[in-house]
Amino acid sequence: MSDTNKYVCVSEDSRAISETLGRIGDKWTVLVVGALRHGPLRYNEIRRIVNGISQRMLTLTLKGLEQDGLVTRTIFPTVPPRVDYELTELGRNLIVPLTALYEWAVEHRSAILVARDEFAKKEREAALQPRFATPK
Amino acid sequence: MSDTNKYVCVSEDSRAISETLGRIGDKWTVLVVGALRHGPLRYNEIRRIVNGISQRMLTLTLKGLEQDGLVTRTIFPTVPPRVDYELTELGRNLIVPLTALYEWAVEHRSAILVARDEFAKKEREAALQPRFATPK
DNA sequence: CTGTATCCACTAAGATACTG
DNA sequence: CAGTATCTTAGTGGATACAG
Repeated sequence: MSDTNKYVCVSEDSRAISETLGRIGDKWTVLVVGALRHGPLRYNEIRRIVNGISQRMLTLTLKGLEQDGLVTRTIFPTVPPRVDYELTELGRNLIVPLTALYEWAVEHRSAILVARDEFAKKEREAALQPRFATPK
Repeated sequence: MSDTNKYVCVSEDSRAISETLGRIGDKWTVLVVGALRHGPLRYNEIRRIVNGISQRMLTLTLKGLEQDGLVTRTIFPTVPPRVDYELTELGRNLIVPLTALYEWAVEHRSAILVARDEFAKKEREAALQPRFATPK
């Protein structure tokens, strides 16, 4: 509403952020949106692309995305039934920041793995240098 | 490593993405990183900024971030003790895509809320147009 | 083919109390 | 101040079976 606080306070906007991230932050949503970035797909096509997703999670994820206006759901009354999912304008828009995150992930993954390794090493060393005794 | 598949397949990279998003995708991590973006903070300072986080979650989140090399933890052996948390190069780097997401969230929040509203409305209508009967 | 419904294991997360 | 430990509860997510 008021534009007086743009970079002021985290807690102010944290509700907005939490809310949005709660939706798009989980891995399935991101992966499904990623799968749809090139065009509409059918239910089982998404399922094949997003490896490891269960029917339940796919259905829930898609429903959530539809609810939030990120994808459209088109039913073709044929037999067997066919349902297409496609990103809306809003959904396509989301791909931009998501791609940024995606690229960050790919680019820095090795750095993270290295950091984890070193952290584990340090922890082990710390465990070997107790001040006096570290009973149980 | 091989560059033959860049935009080919989601399932290929989905492990990398899931892994990374699993770390940075949850709301607390995002909010904590956001809190630290302007400089180092102490434990309880973060706690105040990130409204509603429990001690447990803050500790876990910080430990995770430290583990992955996104923040540093500096202990000042004073009394009372003082511990500063600060973003590393990697962590500061993460702010870029995170800010993009942040801005997307702020910018499109209202659109999402509208979409949710309309979706709910449609559902209600659909419930009023049963084919024959919708017992129970 | 495109879902829904149910059950169940697992985990995440908050509240609370205590420690260095 | 900066955590740790423990308990309990709510939600997540997978497997399976079934329905339109």
